[in-house]
Amino acid sequence: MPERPSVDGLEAKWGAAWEAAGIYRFDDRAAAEDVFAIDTPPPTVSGALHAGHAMSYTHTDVVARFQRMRGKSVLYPMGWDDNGLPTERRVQNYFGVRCDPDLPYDPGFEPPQQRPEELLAVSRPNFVELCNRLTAEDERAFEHVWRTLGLSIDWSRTYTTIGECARRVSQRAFLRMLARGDVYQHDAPTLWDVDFRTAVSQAELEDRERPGAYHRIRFSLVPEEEGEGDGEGDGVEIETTRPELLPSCVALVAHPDDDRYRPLVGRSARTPLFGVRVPVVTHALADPEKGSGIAMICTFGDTTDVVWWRELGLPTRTVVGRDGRLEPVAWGAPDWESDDPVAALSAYGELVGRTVRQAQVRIVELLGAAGALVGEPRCITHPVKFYEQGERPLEIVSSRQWFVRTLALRDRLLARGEELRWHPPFMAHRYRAWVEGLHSDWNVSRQRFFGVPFPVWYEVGADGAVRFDRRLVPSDDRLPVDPSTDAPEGYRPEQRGQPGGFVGDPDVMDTWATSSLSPFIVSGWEEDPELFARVFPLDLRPQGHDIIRTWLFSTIVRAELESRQLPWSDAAISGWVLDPDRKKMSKSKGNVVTPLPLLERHGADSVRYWAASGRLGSDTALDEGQMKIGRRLAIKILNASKFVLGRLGDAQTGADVGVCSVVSEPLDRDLLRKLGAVVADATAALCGYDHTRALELTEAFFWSFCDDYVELVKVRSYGAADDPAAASARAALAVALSVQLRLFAPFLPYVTEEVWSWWQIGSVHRSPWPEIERDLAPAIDDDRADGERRDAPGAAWGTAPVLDMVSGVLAAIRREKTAHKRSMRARVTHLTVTDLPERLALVELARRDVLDAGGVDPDQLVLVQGEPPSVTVVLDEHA
RNA sequence: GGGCGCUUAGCUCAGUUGGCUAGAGCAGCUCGCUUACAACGAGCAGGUCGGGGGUUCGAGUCCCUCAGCGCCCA
Repeated sequence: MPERPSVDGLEAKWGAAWEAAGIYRFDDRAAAEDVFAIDTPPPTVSGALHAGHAMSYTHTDVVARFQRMRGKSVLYPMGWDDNGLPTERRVQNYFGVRCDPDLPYDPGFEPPQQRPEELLAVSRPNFVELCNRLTAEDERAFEHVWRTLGLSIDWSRTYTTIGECARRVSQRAFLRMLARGDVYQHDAPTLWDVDFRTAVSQAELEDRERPGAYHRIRFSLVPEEEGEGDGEGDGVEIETTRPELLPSCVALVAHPDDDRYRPLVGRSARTPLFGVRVPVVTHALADPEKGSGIAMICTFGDTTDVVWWRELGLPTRTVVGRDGRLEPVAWGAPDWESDDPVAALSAYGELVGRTVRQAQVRIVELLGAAGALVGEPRCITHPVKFYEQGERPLEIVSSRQWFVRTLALRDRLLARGEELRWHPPFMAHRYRAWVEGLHSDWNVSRQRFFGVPFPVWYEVGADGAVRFDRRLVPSDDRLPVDPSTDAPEGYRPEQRGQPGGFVGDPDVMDTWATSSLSPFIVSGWEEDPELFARVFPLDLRPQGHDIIRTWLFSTIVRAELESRQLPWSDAAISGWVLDPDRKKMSKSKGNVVTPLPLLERHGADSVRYWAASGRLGSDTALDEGQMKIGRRLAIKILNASKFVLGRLGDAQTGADVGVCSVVSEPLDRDLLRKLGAVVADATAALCGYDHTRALELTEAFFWSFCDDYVELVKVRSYGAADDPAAASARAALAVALSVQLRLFAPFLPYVTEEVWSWWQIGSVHRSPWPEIERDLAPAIDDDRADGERRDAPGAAWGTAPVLDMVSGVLAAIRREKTAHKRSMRARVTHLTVTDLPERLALVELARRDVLDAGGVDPDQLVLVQGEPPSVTVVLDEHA
């Protein structure tokens, strides 16, 4: 025990010791009922850790430590999410390279020392190598933060979402889905990010308010019979926010009940500039209140266009390319018939090659010049769909994509949501609303490079055309495969792209298609059946509420498809960490706080103390003041422990101190009874994922333990070894310390381990969680308890009549000393307690402690029956 | 537009199924070096529980309504 204990340096000391002793290792031989398995969120390593991660991972760690102390074998692995677009972007920026999948692999490639002006094109394997190189560095930095924070992770079970195991599991699960028909390939309109040039799924969308303008455009009407006058003013006006899509217009649509346009239904209108004849049709989704009440349907301006296109069987006229620019169009050719192909070509020539934004500006000028623009554009603000990581509005393009059948699962997914235990419960609404609002199957194809490839090849016909209906898939034992470099069974590599040969599917999976399998990855699915049987389904999924619709949802989908059960029983949903001014942290605001400086400034236990003050589901402001309080608590634990242990002889140190059974004094027995209630309540709180309450209960008890109980028994505890009253105090102190250290251990792993090491064998984090029956009842109820029972009547767990009464008297004495600006050491010459007889009896039971702690002169405590209750304190003359 | 959450002391938050005079910590103020701890301790002060209405013997708690903040979905 150090002379002057300190909380500094404990992280390095105990971090190394824990690793060496392997105390957080998962015991994979434990029986299923003894396993507690956590589906830890894999952080995106190409992003930065921020204080919010520190908070939510601490919440999980508290659960892990609690369950471990309760005797569970805890599976608490870490995963790194390196798969996907964020890593590609970081590699692009960091090395100044971009991926060109058509280039051959260069085995000797090294990225330029200096970031080049223009991004250097590299092959896909080279690009993937750089991704792996950078993520490996990032992962080391992340691990350092987690270790410093004291997360009790079994680092031997770390996985990455692009690692071999994750690729194998992802591909195997995909092939299972394919075999069952849970996944299908479809050439369909798809939301498309023009910068990343990839499809995105519904879950990755977000609406952003953007300025726009309604442009009123006049269409002429095609005469009902040839030769009939094409009179001036015989037209129809539509309003659109996307006039640049006019060349892709395929119809005009009005609501079937809208009398204004009923006469036009069935007739044709002609697009200005392009002279394309389009039918006037009706559909219930046309909103009579919006614009002029009649809209143009394009290929495709928004998701409503897609619905109209599908339900009304309209043709497609694609103008926007995958780069977000207008593509060349063969005016006059089939599907592009025009009443005036020359004019159409001329007008379109002004637009082709331009981005949609540029094209919009130009077409508005052209429409104006042609007299087809009615009035001035009317500015509005409206929600526009973006990829959540994207910068330009999404376009809709048709392309070949893999879809997982989720819509058909809706009812089963809703039932699983009801079955899952949510913490806090109201988070279930988020999930339900999302599932109920699903309107498309899950698109899992991404036209990217650093991801898990689809394990599929296609036959190439004798004519050289790819036969997408003739799929080739690998056998399970070949997984993982990369169809861009590996050849399918029965083919030679040279046959790639040749007539009669094969081609690989060029796409990779959505990152959620892999991370949704995390419960399968960590549990040895199809690879270690014994482990899987013990671990799956897991116990806990901790995560943020922002990814309920992505990670949580997709994981439930996969588990439903693979196992027809929930992947875990409980979900703990953490809130945001806000900056000190209660603003959401974001890179753009520049108010992101990273954990490492906090850990260095305040220490891990202090940061964890703050983190534990945040409840599940509620947003918590970053509060360094709270960390200072945590630090003070940790120091107090050191000092109080030093005092207690200083009172104990060698005989009372050691692992068996918890069953000490000489607690005979009523005051001491009261303390343990009160502590018993704390043990019961804190345990219940932790079982219910209310870590904040558990910590508050423990902390409140601890401070009153220090301020009142320790002060009351201090003098008595110095008594001789053969004084039963002294022995009782020392035993109670020892028991109370042992129990409190263990109650604090999940929250403050470092300081509790430090103190534990002063007097106990082994790690506090492997010691049993406190229980009344084992830790406290023997000290109070054991038959060997010395002498007759002098407890107050009705003493029971949670009650402490003597302690409470005497603490009140002590407070009165202190109040008097403070009021007279006297030191706490000032002597009391007369102390009179007036109260009911039964309460005076409580004081009598601890008379000696009151005199000692209050500094009352010998025999100067007078107990007087009467009302109202009062305490009269007379201090000695000023010294 | 629909939904969810929040609103209690200057600040951050507790407040279980309605039940004694609404609590804690921090900050503030006034004191005290006391042999575990001055990186400490003692004490004091501070709130018409967002507004309004209702149910009830009794409402911070239940119901209705309004307002503000935040988030999710459309």
